[in-house]
Amino acid sequence: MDTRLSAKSELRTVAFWADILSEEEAASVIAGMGERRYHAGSYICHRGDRFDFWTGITTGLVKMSAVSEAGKPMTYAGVCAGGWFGEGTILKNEPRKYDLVALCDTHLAVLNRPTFMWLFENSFRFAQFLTHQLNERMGQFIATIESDRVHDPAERVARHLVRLFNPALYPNMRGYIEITQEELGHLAGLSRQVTNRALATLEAAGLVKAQHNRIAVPSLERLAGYRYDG
DNA sequence: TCATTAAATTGTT
DNA sequence: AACAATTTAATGA
Repeated sequence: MDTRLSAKSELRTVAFWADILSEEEAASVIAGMGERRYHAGSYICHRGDRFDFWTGITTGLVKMSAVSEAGKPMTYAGVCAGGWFGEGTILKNEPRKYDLVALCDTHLAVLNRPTFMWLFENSFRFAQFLTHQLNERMGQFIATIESDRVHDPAERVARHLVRLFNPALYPNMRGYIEITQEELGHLAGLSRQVTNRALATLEAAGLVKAQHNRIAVPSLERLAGYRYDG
């Protein structure tokens, strides 16, 4: 069998963007890629560390967080299985500005910076893809600012869950996400108790199903459309 | 494989 | 913040 033909299909299992590459490019990516495993709750890197990889989540869930001056942890974003992140840091060649923590047992695919930069500079389609990815993320952050001005807790939780499920950035998602209500509360900037009640509200509306350490979302569209009426 | 125990998570006040 | 109830994970027979 021609090994060049297998490069793309091998890469496709961990990188949904494999199709935009040529066989030669896919082979280079595989050569520059590694795998890392983390247990639930362990740090992938701390703020200020160098972590010079573009990173894809094969399985698991990763949160971006920092510690406030008051010593309270604040979670800013979550990335689900299938998502790729860190391109901003890699492009700027900077240390990480946030802690990265694995929320559940997590497998990462990591692409080293030289290979990433080579792709960026030599593959038009990859640069095109990155632009799209950055544009999507920009839209997400603006939506986050908008969400944080919404005061109804159920609507906030709904919006943050939709953010975690966003199909454009995280296409390999199944119909549920493994996250505790406490962590979801961190994401939404709510207490665990309020998050618990918000989930009950959403569940009563048939939009989510709260299970142990897991939240199922049968219809992302309907959840995205949830609005507080009062 | 099953029962017991510990730990984590959730529901409620 | 505290407490009880529930679920999962770990242990060992």
